Amino acid sequence: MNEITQRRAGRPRKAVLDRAKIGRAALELVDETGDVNLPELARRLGVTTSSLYHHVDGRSGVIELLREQVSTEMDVATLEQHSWDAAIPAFFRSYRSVFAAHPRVVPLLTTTTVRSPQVLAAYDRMVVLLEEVGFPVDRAMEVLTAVESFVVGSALDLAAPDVMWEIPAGVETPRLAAALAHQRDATHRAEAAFECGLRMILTGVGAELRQTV
Amino acid sequence: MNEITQRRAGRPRKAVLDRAKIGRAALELVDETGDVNLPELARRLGVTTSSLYHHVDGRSGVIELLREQVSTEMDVATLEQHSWDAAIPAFFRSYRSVFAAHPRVVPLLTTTTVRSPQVLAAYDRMVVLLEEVGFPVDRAMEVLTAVESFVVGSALDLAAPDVMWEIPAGVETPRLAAALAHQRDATHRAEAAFECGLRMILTGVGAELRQTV
DNA sequence: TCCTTTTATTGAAACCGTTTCGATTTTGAT
DNA sequence: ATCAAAATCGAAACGGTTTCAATAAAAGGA
Repeated sequence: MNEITQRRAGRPRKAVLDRAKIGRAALELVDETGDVNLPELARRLGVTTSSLYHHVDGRSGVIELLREQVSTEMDVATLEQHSWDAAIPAFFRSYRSVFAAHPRVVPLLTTTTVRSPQVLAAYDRMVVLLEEVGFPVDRAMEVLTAVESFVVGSALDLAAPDVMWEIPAGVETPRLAAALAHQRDATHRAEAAFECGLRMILTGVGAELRQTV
Repeated sequence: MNEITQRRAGRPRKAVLDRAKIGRAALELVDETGDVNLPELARRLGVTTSSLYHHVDGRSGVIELLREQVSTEMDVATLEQHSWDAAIPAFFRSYRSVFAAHPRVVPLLTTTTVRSPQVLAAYDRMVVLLEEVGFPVDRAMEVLTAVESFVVGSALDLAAPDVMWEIPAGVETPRLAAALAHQRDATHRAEAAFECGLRMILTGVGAELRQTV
């Protein structure tokens, strides 16, 4: 499948790389190994490390590509609905499910700034929804940030190792141990907690709303 | 203040390093630079890089030390209170305020497992509180994980750059832009969103409880 | 006291990932 | 035909991580 051809120096007749190819390969690499490593990424693409620099700005550029890559997988159409209490949870479920499909990219994206037009448009739409329903601008942003924090935290929970809490020998935490034992597999556990939290927060948003108006 | 003395090879008359000193210096370093870098950490401690390996297991060991360091700053006494709806928010406020004091360590801790006996004991206590008030074991864990996700997300929000969302030229997001403009400084913004979210989640926990019992 | 083992440090070197840069080859425009 | 731009390779510099031998002092027994 892979060409055995050692490419010689110089421009090839047909371009080997483009940002889309690099993005796809990078996502695969992170899904498999949990990290982005330029030599390995280059190897998989059949090029040398330095070739990547012609298309992306080094390692951090690849991470930006990853964000673009996963952003496009989010279903922003969910926000077309007119009732906030259907639209907002629907969008965040989609948001989270994208990260559930690629849990290991989450830690790589937590520190960089959101620039994706798609995602920004989604947040703009949510501000509109919250304002329509009665929140003043600043309160809308508060609510939105709070929900976002929860969703980001839940996404990280997906990336965490199977045992997020590991009880070392000699430490007595009987009830926590019992609760942990009651859990099903990691995927179910994370999903159940997410649904539970989303439900609770939406209840809370409703309550805030009643006190605001 | 710093000795100019180049120490020669061999055991010094009095030990120069111990885990506590390394931990303090590491926390300072991360607070200032946002990263842990063994050569720089060693320089600040007046030793060579390789000396650190006698006390901690390399870079990842230093990160574990950081977790211990911040864990001890949390006020677990808050959980002594008997009503869950006072104890739990009090503990998580303390949890978050520790990270507010050291926002740049947050991204370093998001992927590693919790082993601190102190923190584990705190979670154990919270499971007890939730069970006492009527949640079955598995539901208690769900609720706890949901709240934790929110708090972790909020902590990350503290570490995020001032502009978590950056609107590039040519992207039309009028309401989001207006909402962002309404915000005060980053610290206040993050804090207000945290308090709002905590309030909403607690309202939600109450509602869950009524439906569970 | 003397000897041995353990402890805490230095110094050197290997390894690996990131990044830059010059050389090379092809394309496309004038 | 010529020349600038584009896309690749290859080499090398740089910096952080980790290991390991060498060294010096401490600790503990005989």
